[in-house]
Amino acid sequence: MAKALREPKDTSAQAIARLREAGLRPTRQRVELAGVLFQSGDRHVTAESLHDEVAQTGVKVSLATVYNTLHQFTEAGLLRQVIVDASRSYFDTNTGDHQHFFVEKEGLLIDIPGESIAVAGVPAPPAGLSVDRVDVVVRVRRN
Amino acid sequence: MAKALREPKDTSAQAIARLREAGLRPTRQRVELAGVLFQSGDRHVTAESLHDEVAQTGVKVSLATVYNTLHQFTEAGLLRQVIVDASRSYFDTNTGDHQHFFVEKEGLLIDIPGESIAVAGVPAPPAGLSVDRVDVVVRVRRN
DNA sequence: TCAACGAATTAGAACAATTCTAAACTGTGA
DNA sequence: TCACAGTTTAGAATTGTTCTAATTCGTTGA
Repeated sequence: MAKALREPKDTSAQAIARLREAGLRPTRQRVELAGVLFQSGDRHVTAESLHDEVAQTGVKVSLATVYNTLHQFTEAGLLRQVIVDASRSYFDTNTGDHQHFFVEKEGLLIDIPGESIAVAGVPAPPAGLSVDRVDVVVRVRRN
Repeated sequence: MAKALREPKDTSAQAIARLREAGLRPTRQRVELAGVLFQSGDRHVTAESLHDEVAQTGVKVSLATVYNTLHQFTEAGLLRQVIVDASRSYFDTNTGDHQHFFVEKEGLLIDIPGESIAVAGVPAPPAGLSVDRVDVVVRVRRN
């Protein structure tokens, strides 16, 4: 029961711990962004959407800082960048092995667990190249 | 033997036929772009790269027209847009079933034949959504 | 507790890719 | 050949993102 009702302080403490582990100084802005990003389950955000969301909590964080932070979190392995749209970048709090459905019209990403999906028959890359990772995007639309 | 040496006029004629079939008026610019795009085998271009390439043949086509044309060709099914990079769009003259290697550092795309690769275990999309297509990007890097 | 210093944040400018606008031009059918 | 809808174009505008230089903040050592 106690576990279900987390106090804000709890969330901050978790965020701070997470940042410290990642070697990032826990500034007010980073703690706030980490709180928003990681307190609920897996999330997909864009710089803009995260900026708006944080703004609504009353905390003031500049867009430049949102961009900086998203990149730092990504480098630190806390986020993963997802490329599905030519016009904007998405960031995913789920850094594990998984893929995505993408509803283009709505800019909506939905996770596909890594266990359920498999890519077979990827040829060896041309000489001198080695595989970094395999991304699958299942493009879907509303019917 | 005759087949190996195509005259420019031949290329144009092919391009014009292709445009007519697609329901596009064969203007000087479209014929030129179609010529560059379709006379050699499968190609991957960006708006910028195609614009540069055409410029070097001496024909003057504005960048706006290159963008317009790439989109029209895509709508007409002559090209396919490939989304692999957050900062620019690629267009592929191979519209058949296939996937890609992508060398991020160099912006280089390499086709993977559709027959060789298979994606298994894609779950049914959430209610109300249907699958449009499945894109696989094998991100590789120079070792 | 505080000073000091390097790290982080910020507003706004700058940038790159792409799209828009409205004016000039060009295929095409009659 | 004419007329008109469709096309092209230069340049402005837009959008997402990155950069810059000045300010502010977090941490460490005294």
